[in-house]
Amino acid sequence: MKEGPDISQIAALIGDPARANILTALMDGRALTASELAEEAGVGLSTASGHLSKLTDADLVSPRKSGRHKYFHLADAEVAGVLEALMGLAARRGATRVRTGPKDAQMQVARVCYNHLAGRMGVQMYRSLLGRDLLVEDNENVALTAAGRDFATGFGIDLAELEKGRTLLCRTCLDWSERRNHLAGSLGRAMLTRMEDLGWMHRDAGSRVICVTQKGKAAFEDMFGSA
Amino acid sequence: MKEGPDISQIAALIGDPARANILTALMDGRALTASELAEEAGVGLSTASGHLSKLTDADLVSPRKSGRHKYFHLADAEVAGVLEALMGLAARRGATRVRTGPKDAQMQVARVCYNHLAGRMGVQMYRSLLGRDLLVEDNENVALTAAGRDFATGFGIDLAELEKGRTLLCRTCLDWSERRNHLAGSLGRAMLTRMEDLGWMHRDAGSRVICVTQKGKAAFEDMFGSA
DNA sequence: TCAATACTTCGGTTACCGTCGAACTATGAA
DNA sequence: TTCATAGTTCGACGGTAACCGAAGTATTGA
Repeated sequence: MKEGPDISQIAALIGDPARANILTALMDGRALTASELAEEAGVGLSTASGHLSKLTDADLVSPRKSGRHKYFHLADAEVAGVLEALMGLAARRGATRVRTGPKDAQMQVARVCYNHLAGRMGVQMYRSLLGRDLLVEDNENVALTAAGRDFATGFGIDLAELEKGRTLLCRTCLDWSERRNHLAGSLGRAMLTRMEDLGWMHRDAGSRVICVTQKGKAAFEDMFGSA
Repeated sequence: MKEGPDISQIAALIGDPARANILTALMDGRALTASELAEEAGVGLSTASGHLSKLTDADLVSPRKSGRHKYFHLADAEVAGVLEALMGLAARRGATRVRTGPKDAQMQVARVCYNHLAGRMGVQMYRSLLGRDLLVEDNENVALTAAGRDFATGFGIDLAELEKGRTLLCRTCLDWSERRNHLAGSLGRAMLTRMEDLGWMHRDAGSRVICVTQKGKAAFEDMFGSA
């Protein structure tokens, strides 16, 4: 009767409010401990522990032990992608969070998606790279051109190092607020890290908001501005 | 505490097995009656009715009354996209359906995704169109080139008519089995319809499988073959 | 070795929600 | 008008799973 993989198990997993909170909290790409996630989800430690083992069993998150702490992070970028897609649906249905604070506006401008830059600035960067032929889209894959490799290296990114890793260098990720692609993959991650190192921006602790400094704003506009 | 739209409501909606079955059944793009969906989901009519009103409230499906029947279909292509994305996750986790019949293999070759061609052949067509510069990807958007418009017209598709509609002409959709893009949007739909009209293929009633005729296999390979 | 912290497991409670059948409404056919 | 079919609403039942606290395990630090 049924065709294709079974959606309901995974959807049900995401469907519990506490677990959804946990997953959302991990969307910033950081690894958090069980206690922190319990706090984030608003449940007791024992409850969170149970949720986390279910999420781990389903391969939505991965644990990493470090001393007496246990850190959890999203299993991979695909999981993050599905979560963003669900946010897209939820946002359009007007099921936005009750509390719409000042952070919501900032989230639209620049936020961290798993581990890369998302929001208006993320999309702007991506479009700029494409427009200047530093990046090309071939099918759903994106890749750096020769000029793009020079650019990245000049920006202070060690491509050879990145390419050693298992994760794809370039990947696209659909932005739930902008409804356009932005750059993911290990390069996306490295770009964000580099911009943080340069003092252009820094992550807001405890949220996914990225705060852009005055200096960063100018430098970013200078490098990726449409003008 | 929480950032972004609330995922859990929508995920919980998809997370119930009966509702997931309903949504999966609607992935072929057809509109089905409440009774048919009840049958498909394996629940009583009253139960299905309850589910359907919840899905309608959440704008995941849309009802259409016709006489004393009430037909339901997926609200839009974005919903279908999220469902496919979830299938992608589920497939990778090995949560494939218990029963793996002969249809599963056929589904990998050619199936209907909402209303367009998906599976190996869908991806092949998409890549072929891109490779011959009939289609270009610009950011996440895809568009027909001038040559592409000629091609589509020559293939018997009335582009002017399609562009009158509200739905985007070209759209990409991520294929859960191939993990590559294929063509969605109103053109994707029209292409499939046209190929059915030409007798190349036809939908298998009661599943998402697309059966390709001998003639169709040759003609498709002739037109979109990589050789 | 003892104490403290981080997490897991267990047991018991509670609440929600999916389920069905039966009664009700609406549309169409005879 | 009467009957039949399609769908909705309601009430009752039952099972699942989320939740907490307490006890148990593991790791670190003194």
